[in-house]
Amino acid sequence: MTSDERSDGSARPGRAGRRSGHAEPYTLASLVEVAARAFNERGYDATSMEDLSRAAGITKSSFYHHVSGKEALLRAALDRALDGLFGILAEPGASAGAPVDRLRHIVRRQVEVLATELPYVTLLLRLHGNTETERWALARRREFDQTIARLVADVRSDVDPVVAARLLSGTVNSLIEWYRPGRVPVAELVEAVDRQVFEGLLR
Amino acid sequence: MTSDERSDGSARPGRAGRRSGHAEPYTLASLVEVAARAFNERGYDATSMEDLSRAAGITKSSFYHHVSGKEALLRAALDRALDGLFGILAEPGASAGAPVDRLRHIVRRQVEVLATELPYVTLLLRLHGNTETERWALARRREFDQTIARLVADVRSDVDPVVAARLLSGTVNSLIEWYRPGRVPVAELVEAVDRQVFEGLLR
DNA sequence: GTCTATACCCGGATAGAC
DNA sequence: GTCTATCCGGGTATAGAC
Repeated sequence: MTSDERSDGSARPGRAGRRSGHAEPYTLASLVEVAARAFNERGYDATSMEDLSRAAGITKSSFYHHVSGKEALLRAALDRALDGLFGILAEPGASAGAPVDRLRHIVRRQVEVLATELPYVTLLLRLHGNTETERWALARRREFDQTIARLVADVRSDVDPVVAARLLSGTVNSLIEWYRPGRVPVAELVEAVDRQVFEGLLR
Repeated sequence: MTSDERSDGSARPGRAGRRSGHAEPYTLASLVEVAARAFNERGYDATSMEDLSRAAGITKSSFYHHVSGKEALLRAALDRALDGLFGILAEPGASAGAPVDRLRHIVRRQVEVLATELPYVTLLLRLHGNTETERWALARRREFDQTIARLVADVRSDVDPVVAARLLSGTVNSLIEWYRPGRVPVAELVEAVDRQVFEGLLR
């Protein structure tokens, strides 16, 4: 309900919408962005294709001209989230040096990716596994988590490393529940998570 | 799909189902339990009344004889979750002593409540705010979180207390993503969270 | 209290004109 | 590339017999 609410049939179609200047057509990425935001607001199942098309500024049928279906949008969004996360593991800092340092690097970068790819990662973290697409994404996510879990086991062995790793991932991932871009700078967020995770609430 | 799958019309109705011995009728609480579990598995919107009634071992119509509707089930489940959480704040340990100790008490008890009321709290933490019921529950949840946030501000003032409180709640709440009763004893869970939260990953 | 049958609506997706 | 109109399945919920 941001801009063009059509109270009656007067609002003209076609060139309408939020596009800036250049006659930019609807790209897949732009529609995925719209969809991801809507999915996060109301939940995937509670979001109808009608909702999405209206958010994009066109009718449901026109929307289908650009996108094959609802699940395709979800898949594209999840792809983007997973690419961001696995990209971290491919960085030098994730495989070089002592386990603590590698873990620290990953955690800090993970916070950054969560912040920059917020809507996509949020979607990933709220999956239920109802469709094949969702189960595939969940499996990849588990892969990522297990990489971190192995590192945690190397860092601290006095507590159950499985539990410790879960709590670590939980802390980082919980960002999606409240972080919104703009209010807190990402750099500050990274520092806060780093300190809380590695030092705790007490000094 | 646990027990009585009716391949055809043969499976008899009535006394069928999972009830143990005594002719226990369907209580609201028992149906809410069934519903909460199903909601968490597939998501609230993706769970149909047909799903719920089948999980309860009766038909959809019979199910409606006991429950006024889907949202009533959600409301009852959320009530139970919120009762558990606010019960903590009413305990002596939550208001007596130094801020650190009160915070520690609340966190430890919160872990216990999350573990024992897992399906209900999980539901609460995954709300989207689509209905009036959901928005009401979310408001109460924010109340709870703010009480904790105030305590955190009294404990550690060098980091942004708002961010620190969010991370603390996030860590505790993230339990719902992986904890399942039986595997890890609750007492052990409490210790793990306590150490991770207050001491961090490094000593 | 349980069932079968059904009303009613809304969601995803398609047809086909412009 | 957009629209109107429509199909169809499945969802919540109800009616009413047993």
